[in-house]
Amino acid sequence: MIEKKNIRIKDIAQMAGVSVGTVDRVLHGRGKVSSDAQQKVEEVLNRTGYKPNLIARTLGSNKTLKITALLPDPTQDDYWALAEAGILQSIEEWSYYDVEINCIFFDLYNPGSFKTTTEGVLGSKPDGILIAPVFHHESIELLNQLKVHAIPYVLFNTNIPEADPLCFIGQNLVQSGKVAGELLGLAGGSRRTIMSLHLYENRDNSVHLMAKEHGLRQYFQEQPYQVISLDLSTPNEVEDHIKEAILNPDLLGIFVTTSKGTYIVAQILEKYSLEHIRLVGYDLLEENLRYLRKGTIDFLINQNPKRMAKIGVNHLVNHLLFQKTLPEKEIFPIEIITRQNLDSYLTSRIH
Amino acid sequence: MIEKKNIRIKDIAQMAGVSVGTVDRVLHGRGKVSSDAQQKVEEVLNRTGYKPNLIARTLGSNKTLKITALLPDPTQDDYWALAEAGILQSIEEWSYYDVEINCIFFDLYNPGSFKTTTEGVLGSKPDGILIAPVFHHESIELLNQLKVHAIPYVLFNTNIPEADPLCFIGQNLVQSGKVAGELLGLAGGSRRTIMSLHLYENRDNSVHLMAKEHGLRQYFQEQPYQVISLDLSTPNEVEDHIKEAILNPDLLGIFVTTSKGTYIVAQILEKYSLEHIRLVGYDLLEENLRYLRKGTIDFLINQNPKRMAKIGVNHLVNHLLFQKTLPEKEIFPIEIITRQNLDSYLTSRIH
DNA sequence: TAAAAAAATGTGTGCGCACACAATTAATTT
DNA sequence: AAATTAATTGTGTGCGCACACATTTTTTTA
Repeated sequence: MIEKKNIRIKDIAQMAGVSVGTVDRVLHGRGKVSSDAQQKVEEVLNRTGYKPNLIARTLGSNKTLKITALLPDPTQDDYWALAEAGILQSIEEWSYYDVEINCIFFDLYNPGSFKTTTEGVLGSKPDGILIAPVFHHESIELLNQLKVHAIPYVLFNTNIPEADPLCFIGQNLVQSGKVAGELLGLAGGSRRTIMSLHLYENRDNSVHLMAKEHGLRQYFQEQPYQVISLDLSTPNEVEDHIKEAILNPDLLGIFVTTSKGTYIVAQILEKYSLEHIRLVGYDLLEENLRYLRKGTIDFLINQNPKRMAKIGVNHLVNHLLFQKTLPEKEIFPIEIITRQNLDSYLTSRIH
Repeated sequence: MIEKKNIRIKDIAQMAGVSVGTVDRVLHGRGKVSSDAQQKVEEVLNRTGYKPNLIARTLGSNKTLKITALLPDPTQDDYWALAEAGILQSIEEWSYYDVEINCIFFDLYNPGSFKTTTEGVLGSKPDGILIAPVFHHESIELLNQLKVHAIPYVLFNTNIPEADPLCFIGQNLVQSGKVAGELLGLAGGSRRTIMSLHLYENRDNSVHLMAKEHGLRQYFQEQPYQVISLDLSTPNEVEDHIKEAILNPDLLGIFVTTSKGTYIVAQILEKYSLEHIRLVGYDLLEENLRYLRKGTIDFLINQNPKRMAKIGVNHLVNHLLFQKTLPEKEIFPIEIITRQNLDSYLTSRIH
């Protein structure tokens, strides 16, 4: 290690022939500065390409950063359990800094519960919030509140563009549908029917499922395949409803647009010994992994809720603590998971 | 923001009834401490779960961290150009800290040039080094030197386990071969011959190519496929040598174990209008992307040299600047890239 | 022109830690 | 028991910055 010789505010001040206070003022635009001084300092600033020492800056402004993450109850759905895992990882990661990260959960099946959390969120007066706005309408209300209180927010999983968040973190759903189509189309053979299946417990995010299906259809547009789709909101009776469709001998494969739906369909396929039917679904839920390993599920598209959540928190901290500029959008790669590369994903720490 | 109330060394000292100096001594094991004081301090330390403020720690020990990255000349091979891009990204990322990151390149085709760099590397007296040890023998020599000088190093891309680096960053090559097999096997049809192709300019890392092939063969072990392999070290005459093999009507697909080789083979397939032959290769080189988009290449396995290099530097900095503990190995996921998910990888910032 | 107000600039302190050094106490030696 | 030496403990300074406050200069008002 050598002694540092980076340019400090002090140096800037000296070069510009003013005091550090004045430099501080032009840097942060606080207080009055004569245009003469302003100019001199700016000149030196530009000339030297001054970069503040973020370490010192953070230490100097002695604050505890408070971040709140608002997402569905992880016990209700494994997908959100993964998201929570990402938050927990973030907490660990920032444990050496003055950052306090809290989670607030709402009921995935009850939009009303989302509204209830609003008070809780605002009450804790966080410096920034990470939100999974699964309930469109209710979210907009909350976001308006946040705007009023000038609390910055990052959205993940579901976008609400008109809310102009600090950053949106998610995946291109249409494109992921196309990837699903590509994977289903890979299989040779003469079968030409593709089924797109929406299994949901709540229809609030049906828009997103439709986006995925749209991608799928777009992929097959110019090809001699027939895409049929089925919407089922009562998972208990799924079997009865799709029995006819899956017994269609022309059926090549099924695309399930929800993570939970994926293993439900796998169960059924297994029951009827229809493992030859291609199955493409979403996310690395424990149950899905089981069927992927057995070969009932052929491909999983990883939306990576864990990393989404983690990066969401990290972005907030980087922005609020280190005033780093964030990208408007952080669109995740569409990861294709197979039997053979699954473990490499599971064991990878960076993931 | 609220006032912080994290436990500081000062607090520990007070609680243990000693001075901060003593606490500092037990924390860093420097200087003598009476067993009495030692015990008291340790008790408080454990009880409170003290975590040092890394920000303050870094600022307090006023040093400039010097990191050197040693890798092949990026102008010689696009693969290494990607690695360099990762380093550059790291430089940008740490530009606000007292970290100085330098790159030293060696000739990819000349082991001797690697040795020459040794002086340069040691001469700059870095605090840590990131190395791509493509030349096994020469690398071991350098690593021994580093050990003598007590300079910690992180290896990436190629492992040398007996050198026990701070951390190794890479991919499971055998497993990536299996993934290749899986992808080749996906195609239906009656063709049953798979070709494994090694195209290299230098045979120093042939071990790694063999590992990939090993994975491929392992995948097809119990299946009615025939795997033939071809080693070619003279890329200029590749075409002549593989012409016979690719014209084999039973040929289902080709697995190319090198990134550069991938597009070379694609060129040939295109020339003979053999696009129906499956082609699986490595890495997102510009040329490979072209053929992937056209469909000549069906799958690319992304070794992600860019992120490997970047994470290598980041790990070094985190360890040396923030004394974070590193994992022994950072094994990257085996990413499957297709025409449809390619753009999602290219545009993703986090990648 | 003096006094008051406003504008501009400068100074000082603390953040939590590392590290050098000073001060104190205990153990040996003479 | 005084003088040395060793062992232990305490204190002070600086890292680069933010931010509060003090000081100086200029402008306005009386």
